[in-house]
Amino acid sequence: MDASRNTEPATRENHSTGGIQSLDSALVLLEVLAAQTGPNSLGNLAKACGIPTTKAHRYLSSFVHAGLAQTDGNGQYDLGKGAMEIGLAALSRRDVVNSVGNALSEFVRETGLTTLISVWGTSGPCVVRWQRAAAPVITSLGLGTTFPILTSATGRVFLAYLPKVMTTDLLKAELTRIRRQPQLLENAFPTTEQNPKHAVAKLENDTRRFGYATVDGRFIPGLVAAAAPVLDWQGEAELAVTMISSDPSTILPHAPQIQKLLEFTKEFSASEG
Amino acid sequence: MDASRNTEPATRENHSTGGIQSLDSALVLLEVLAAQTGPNSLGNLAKACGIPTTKAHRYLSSFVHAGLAQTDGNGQYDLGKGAMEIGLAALSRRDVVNSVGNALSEFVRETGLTTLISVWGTSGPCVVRWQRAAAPVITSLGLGTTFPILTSATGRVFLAYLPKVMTTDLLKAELTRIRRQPQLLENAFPTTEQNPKHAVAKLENDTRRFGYATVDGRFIPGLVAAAAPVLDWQGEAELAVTMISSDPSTILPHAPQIQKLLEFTKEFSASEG
DNA sequence: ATTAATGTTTCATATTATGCAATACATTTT
DNA sequence: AAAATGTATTGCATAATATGAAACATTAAT
Repeated sequence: MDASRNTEPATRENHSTGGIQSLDSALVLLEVLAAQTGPNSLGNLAKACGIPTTKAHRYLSSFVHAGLAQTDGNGQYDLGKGAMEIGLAALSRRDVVNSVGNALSEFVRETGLTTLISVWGTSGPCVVRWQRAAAPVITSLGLGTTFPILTSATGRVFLAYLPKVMTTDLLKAELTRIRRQPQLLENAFPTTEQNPKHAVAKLENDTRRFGYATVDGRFIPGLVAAAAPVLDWQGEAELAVTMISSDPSTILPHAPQIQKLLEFTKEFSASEG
Repeated sequence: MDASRNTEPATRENHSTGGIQSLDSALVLLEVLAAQTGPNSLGNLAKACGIPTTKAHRYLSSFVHAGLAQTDGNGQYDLGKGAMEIGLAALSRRDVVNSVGNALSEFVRETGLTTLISVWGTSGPCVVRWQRAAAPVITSLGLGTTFPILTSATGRVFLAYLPKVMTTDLLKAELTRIRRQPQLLENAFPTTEQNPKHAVAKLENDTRRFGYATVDGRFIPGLVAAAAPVLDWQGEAELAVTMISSDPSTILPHAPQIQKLLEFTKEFSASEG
């Protein structure tokens, strides 16, 4: 074969990666095809890759056969339906809610605790996925439930890991609502602050410092919860993972469940807290 | 080489298409990779294609090199960023998605509701475009999010306007998942059906009869949605347009937003429902 | 009609994909 | 801790098959 024209360097490189040369070459064509703004002719595509038309033709035949490309029958090639499907599969797997959601059952099996995933909605944290454990604690919690921002572990996570602008309105509303019950602001790291604003600030700091938030049985008597954020690359909370239990010992700082929760959320985070 | 085991028939077929055998083989692997629900091991992928692991490994190396696949370094392979880009490229060639997408901002301005466009992917409805309104309801809903088929308005549209074969698998999976919460099957046109299968059938009928699907805030507090299909000439859903709101009154049958939604989707449909 | 231009197929050649076997690596079991 | 198991990865000889040039087919233009 005459490799003098263009395949020489590519061949070298690819060989070092342990891949397959013809496949590498074909994938370049696929990329070129994707880079096009619309259907294009065989010749143009071949030229764009620097490969002979005969080669391009055979590659395209295979792509068409696999549904990745399609031809209108008159020598105009374009991406096919299969390309879209593969792309959609890739898209949906990059989605954090889905990835975390898929891993959720495994996590619940490990910890033995009912766990839920929330994202930030207009009226606070909104449950989008949840998975009950073998021994469920509560039943009246469904998809779409919204939590308070100050008195739920989930809410506190968003409070600490979301830009202020997104939370201030709700925060204000909630502060007036619980003015009479300042003890609700306490958590596993109790505060003696009397000034609500300071207490909230301390709450946020604690959450960020430890990387998670908790509530003991004061909000919902007999129920405890711990929540940690999954962060995007900006360090903002994309979602919160919350474990619920009736056993206060499961949310103590060195409880194995807490460790698991932190490992779990870190695994899906794009950045460190 | 020993081609006696499995490549024989494939070889014949491919040869007749004028393609390239190794490429055909590799593309099967790519499809298998896309069909997975998440990252998977080399061995499993190879088994699923019926090719030796050594072959799969070299193919995957090339895919990784091209960015179509990625590995976490410990033998877990998954689709990569490049796959997403190719998919988005394929998507942008589809006229409907583009036309609807371009008209989206105008629509959002008129209705005042956050709106998104989804198409049917292998793992359910997949968000491909979206436009938030002045007061967004949910923030961490991004490109690539997939919706459940029974408990989301978007999913219900595809359920009603897509051939059964495309939805049965996912439907079955989801039915078992929500068996314990039959009330999730209700919608704006409440059902008294106890048998899940009948309830689903009624759901489909209602959707087709009214031309759109909803989820109200009864069991998903704080979040309502309405979705309508854009149909191709066969009457199948090419995509779904979904409005999201926190105000239940916006998805009532004669709410102006619903009317606008139906007009909007009809405008881009090739056929009547 | 004749020509030009492009896509498709044929064919001999040797490049390069292949399967086997050996190796490296991690994880689990004793 | 050490062995054992289950992985992924890499060398290597062999021949299967990808390859480019050229012939052929098919359309578009003159």
